[in-house]
Amino acid sequence: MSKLLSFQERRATLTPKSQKRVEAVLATARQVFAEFGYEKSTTLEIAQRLGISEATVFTYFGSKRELCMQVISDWYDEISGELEKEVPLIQGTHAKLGYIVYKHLNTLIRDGKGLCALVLSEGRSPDTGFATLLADLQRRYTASLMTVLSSAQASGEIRRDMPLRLMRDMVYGSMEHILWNCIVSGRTPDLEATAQQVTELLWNAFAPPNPEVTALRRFQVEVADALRQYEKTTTS
Amino acid sequence: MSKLLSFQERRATLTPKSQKRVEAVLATARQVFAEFGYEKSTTLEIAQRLGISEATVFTYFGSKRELCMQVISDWYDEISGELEKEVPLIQGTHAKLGYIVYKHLNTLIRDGKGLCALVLSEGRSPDTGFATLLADLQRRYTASLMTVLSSAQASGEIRRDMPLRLMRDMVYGSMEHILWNCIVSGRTPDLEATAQQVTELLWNAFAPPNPEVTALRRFQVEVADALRQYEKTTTS
Amino acid sequence: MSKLLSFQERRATLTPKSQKRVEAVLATARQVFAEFGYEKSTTLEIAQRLGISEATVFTYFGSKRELCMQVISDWYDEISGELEKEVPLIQGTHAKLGYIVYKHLNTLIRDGKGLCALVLSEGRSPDTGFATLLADLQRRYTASLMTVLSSAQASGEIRRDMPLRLMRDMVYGSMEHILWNCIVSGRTPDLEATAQQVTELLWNAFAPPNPEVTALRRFQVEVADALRQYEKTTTS
Amino acid sequence: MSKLLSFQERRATLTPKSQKRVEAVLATARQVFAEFGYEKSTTLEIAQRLGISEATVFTYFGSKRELCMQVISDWYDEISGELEKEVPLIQGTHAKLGYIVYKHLNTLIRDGKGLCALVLSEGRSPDTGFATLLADLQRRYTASLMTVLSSAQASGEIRRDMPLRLMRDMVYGSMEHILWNCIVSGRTPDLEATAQQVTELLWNAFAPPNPEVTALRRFQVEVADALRQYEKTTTS
DNA sequence: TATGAATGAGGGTTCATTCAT
DNA sequence: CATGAATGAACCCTCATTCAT
Repeated sequence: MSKLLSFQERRATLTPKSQKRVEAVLATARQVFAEFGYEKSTTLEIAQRLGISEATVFTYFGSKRELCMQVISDWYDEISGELEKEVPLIQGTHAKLGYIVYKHLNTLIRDGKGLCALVLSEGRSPDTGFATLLADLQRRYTASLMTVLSSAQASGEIRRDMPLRLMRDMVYGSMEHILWNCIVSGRTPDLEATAQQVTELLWNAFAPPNPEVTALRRFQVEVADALRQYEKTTTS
Repeated sequence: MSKLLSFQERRATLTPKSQKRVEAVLATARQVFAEFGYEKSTTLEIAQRLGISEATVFTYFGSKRELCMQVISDWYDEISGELEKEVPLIQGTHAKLGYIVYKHLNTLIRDGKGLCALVLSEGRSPDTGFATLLADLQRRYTASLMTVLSSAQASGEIRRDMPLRLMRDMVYGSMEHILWNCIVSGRTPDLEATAQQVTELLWNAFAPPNPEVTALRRFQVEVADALRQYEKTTTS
Repeated sequence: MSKLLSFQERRATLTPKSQKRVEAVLATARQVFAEFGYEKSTTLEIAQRLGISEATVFTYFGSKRELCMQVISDWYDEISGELEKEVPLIQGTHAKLGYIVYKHLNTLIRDGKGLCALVLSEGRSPDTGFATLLADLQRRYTASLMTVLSSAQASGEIRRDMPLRLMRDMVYGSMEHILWNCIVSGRTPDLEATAQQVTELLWNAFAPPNPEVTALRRFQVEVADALRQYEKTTTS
Repeated sequence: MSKLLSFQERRATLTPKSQKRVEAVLATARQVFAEFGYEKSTTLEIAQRLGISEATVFTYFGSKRELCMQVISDWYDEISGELEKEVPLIQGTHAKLGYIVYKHLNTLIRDGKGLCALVLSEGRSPDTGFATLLADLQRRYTASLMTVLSSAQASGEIRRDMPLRLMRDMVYGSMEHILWNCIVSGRTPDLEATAQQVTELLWNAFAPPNPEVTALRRFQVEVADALRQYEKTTTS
């Protein structure tokens, strides 16, 4: 759970009118931060999109930084909460993995590279406790996947000779790059198909290694090489 | 090839004294941008580290943005060039993949999350043609890997039922996340070991699926048969 | 009498409930102003200390400035009133002077440099009639001393060759500086001892000059000088 | 000597054009701070009076606070320097005291209550090292008087039964209040006459108390006796 | 060429004050 | 009467950029 007040906690503390404002500001701030990144976003822009004055923003959030942290914190709470609720309902490791992949890809597309870049670029603020907070949020979010992988390792469904950490990075890293390419190229991919393919690749990666296949591949390559070598000799 | 002048092209255009300046500025700017990111870097900081005046920086680079683009462009030229030169010298798909992984991880560690975050956060400037340039640079850099994967697909070493693009994203994405975790946690990993593990996981992910394995088996059997046949003929 | 409504006058005008409020606000405002000075004090701070809203403060006081003036005005009323009541009860010029000195020093310490600095810094507002008001308050407050000194002059107890005004400034100025030094150095002096010493010095200053003593001092200095001169001659 | 660079040190460090600017800014800032006090002064006002942009002010002084400290520091350096140079040239304790009084009064009138109030109101900034700096400056400034009083105590010209500190406060406090009254009343006094009167009062205040007067009398008698003895000898 | 000097254009933040409820 | 809510108006400060020398 994040140290900052969550959606629900704030909701309990404030008057109804304030709640509306706070949530409106958060929603708009999320958009703006996602669109421009932290530095290029201005409190003026946020205020103007809401049709309110800058001062009003500062009535509810002590500083731009605090607002941004709240935005990120809320976002993580949202997606972490969904995952924690839904993943346990799914049967089978493969299916769970597939769901997490799909969900994550979907989230990335929906909220844009924006929030991710925001998180990435703001994650390195040595002075503020931001980095720590972020690490916590991230840990909670990835916990769902970690649980799945951990159980699968225990049951022997996936290989035990690799650190969980590495496998997790492979999952999220792959998807991040996929999204990044979508953004750069401007194309929106077939979400479901892509998710299935990624899941397939990952599943293979995590599968206990098959010595026979490895040997076969090596054999095939060597024969092919030899053949090529021979042909080169004869044709020259 | 990038649209901006490369190292070599600039070198040809300018007087020797100017070259020195330009390169010195670029080197320092790279440090500063990597350390602080684009927004928090200042031309003053760059100038001061060089012991020159801010105005001099602007004598050689029209704007902060242009300077930053050149820095990124040069960086890509460097790492792309190295890869293009070295990868072809390595024998075997698995080894090539391993080398690319190791090299990339190494580069990331060396140049810090800094330049990556820079690229990430500056990649989304709607007005400038930066995004396009970046896509080009990225394409060139990843071309080495693409070539390797493509050949391997052709030879049947790796699966043919997945888009190359996806596999590429898996390679680079995994590594990016690994680095990101190193940064956040503050731990520097054993580079070689990690590279090997990642390569292993990827190699498994890319392994041909069952139908192809069946084909491989048949191939192996046929070759073995042929060989036996041949030996029988000669020994008899 | 000050132009602003005094404690008593306000009390007569308002409902009992309002009185409470007004006085509570004034009391808190006095604390805050004394602690931070005018500019650094905020209406929010005052309201929060009272547990009421800023707007309520403005219900009773038209502006921050007005509130501040009332605070100062009340403060003067208090200390002036006390003085006017108590000084006449004391017998003897020396004792009266001593009491005024002690009382003033005590007041300064108690209410902190705060209110004094407030008065000082706010006394120069060219636009408002604040300066005039302040002069009136000050005049009333110092009237007690002036009366004492005036009578003493009439009776020949203190010298007649100096303007009363000057002597008054000497009294209050000395004390102010003493306090200022206490604050800067952070040390709290022995109030009674200091008051006695100051009174002694002042009493001497105000005493009719003794021609004999003056002449004696001059004589002593001249002889000493001559001696020194002689010694210098002989030793060289 | 103050910790901040003094006039002269800055002059040595900068180019001639910068010197002019720095001094111009300091001069104008002194006026503005003296006129409005710290809080009500704005960097914009200072810049506008100089016909330059606000940014230029910040080119030479890192912050408003730093500028203000420099202003105060320079002011003290000026008046302290003058005093240190001139006081030793004057003969006689009474004359020295008179000069210091006159000079101080003159300074206060010239530079206005402004800078004094500035010093007073800014002297209580707990966080910055301002209070410390100020104490140093003040100590240096009052050192001239302290030396005079100390010597006079040693020679028996002024009373030994009072702390120097108290006498010093009496001197400066009296003058401060005199000025304060001039300002409030709007009248400019006859400087020389006032200075003489104040000096006279102080001189009286500092006069040795009775026991010491008795000693003086005895001394005078003995000297007189000695002289008479001597004359008798020579004339006989 | 190199730079000292200057600045325009904001940006975040504060706070006394207003007003409808 | 009390206040929650909103804001206009400043203010301090930053920095990329220009230009005369």
